[in-house]
Amino acid sequence: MTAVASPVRVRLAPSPTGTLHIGTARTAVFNWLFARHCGGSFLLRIEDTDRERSKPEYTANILAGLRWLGLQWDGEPVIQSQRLPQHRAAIQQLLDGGHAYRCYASEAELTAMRELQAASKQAPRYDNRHRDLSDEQEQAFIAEGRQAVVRFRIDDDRTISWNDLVRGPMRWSGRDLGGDMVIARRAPADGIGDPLYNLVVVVDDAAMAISHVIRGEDHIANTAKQLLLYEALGQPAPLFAHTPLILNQEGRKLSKRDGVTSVSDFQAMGYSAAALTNYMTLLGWSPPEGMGERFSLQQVAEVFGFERVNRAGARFDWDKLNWLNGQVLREQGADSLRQQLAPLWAERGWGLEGGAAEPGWQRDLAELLGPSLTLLSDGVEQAEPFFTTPELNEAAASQLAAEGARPALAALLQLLPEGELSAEQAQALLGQAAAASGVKKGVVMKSLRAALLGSLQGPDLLTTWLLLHRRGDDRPRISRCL
RNA sequence: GCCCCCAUCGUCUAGAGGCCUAGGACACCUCCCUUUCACGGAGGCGACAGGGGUUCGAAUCCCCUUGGGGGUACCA
Repeated sequence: MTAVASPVRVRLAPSPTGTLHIGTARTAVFNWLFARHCGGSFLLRIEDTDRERSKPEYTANILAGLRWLGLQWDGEPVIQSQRLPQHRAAIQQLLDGGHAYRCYASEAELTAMRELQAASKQAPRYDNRHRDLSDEQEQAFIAEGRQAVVRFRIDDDRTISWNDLVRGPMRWSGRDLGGDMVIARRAPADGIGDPLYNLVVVVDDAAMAISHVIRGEDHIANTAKQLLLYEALGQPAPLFAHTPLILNQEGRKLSKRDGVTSVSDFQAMGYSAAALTNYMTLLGWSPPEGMGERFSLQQVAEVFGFERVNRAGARFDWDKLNWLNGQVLREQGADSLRQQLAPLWAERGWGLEGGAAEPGWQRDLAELLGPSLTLLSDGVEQAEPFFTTPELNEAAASQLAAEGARPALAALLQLLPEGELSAEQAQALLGQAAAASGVKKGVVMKSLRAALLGSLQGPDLLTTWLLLHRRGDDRPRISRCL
């Protein structure tokens, strides 16, 4: 064996029968990381051969999702349905070479066959009944008007083996592959029907000169079938890496029915691409010692390899994703946060005029809110009482009803200057108001918080007050409570 | 049913025979910071599925059991 230094070319091959699923996205992440690590190419192929279920809007969703995640692909996406002639030619080649044949078995016959197998506790499989039809038999079927699928021969005594980049040596017996496999759908006996998945994948991966196929472990059995196809087609096979699956809370393969599983859903919920890709990477891959768990895709690309890809499936955990998202939000700084939040605020009609429209004021609000955010959308919810005067909640109302609370606020109002207010002044005012009304400073603070935000909980009081004061909105909020 | 894969704290994981009285992260609990909440800081709780081997020595290697997952289409 001569080692040929072939370029690394990997691909993501989503089928546009749904939105970009988190599992597909994670596969994309691994492919992207490996390509970047090796200085290779990351290609995209849209597998739209299932004409019934494929929809252009799904293709658009998938492309948009990948871009949003920062997983830019190289070149133009290959559209599988446009390669029909090549797929047909490959099938013809297999037919001509005796690797494939036409099977005339009807749906009803096959169903009967499987029921029989099930009844005797046999593994369901095609029994290769039409593998060696004589010309006469075949003519008879055609004369009957039967249609035929094309099947690829899979000999029972074949052993297929490969060295999986994640799992190590893999071995599969031909007899466990379910009999001769259909590679083209039913069609009139003289034609070739729509080519099927395993065939088109092999033809296209070969045509695209894919060097490494990186995909979920749910494809392991397909790999055995595809390896046989490479051989019959006379094409060199790529290397394979089967990654563990993302599991739901119950430990099953994550599916659409598990609620939020589309990248576009996460995006809509306010998760950042940085947090999502970080989390997906952590699900099944572990960083080398000392790297920490918060990193960018670029950083991972430096060190990525299959040695650190895990073999067991990983359960999806919202807590960790949330934590990561909070980290991302916090690291970016107040200016950047304000830029992201401002449009969301504007959607609600907030911050469009007056003091609240000042970028500086908004920046300081973003800075104040930053530490308490998990999702970007929290920055909308928590900003609301700053833009609009909130109702008092129960706790706030009872605080204001407490002994000395209103007199303290009245005293504070008396002392409140019209113009600028510094942190030191504000602090001093709190003390003076307390002294003037004969209550503890804590009472003034709690009451002020209640009046200002309508709640006893919230961000730093002094900063909150100063922010509202700059817009002249502290006085009215206090007054309304007296 | 059959085939394949997997198995360390609740979750994600480190660990490639002695460095392990098993390390980290999230979650949870306590304390500190803060006259609130959050952030941040310091601690704490918490796991090698079970049984046999191999070895001076096993979380690490082998076998069995158990458990879990994936696949088994004229979907991809």
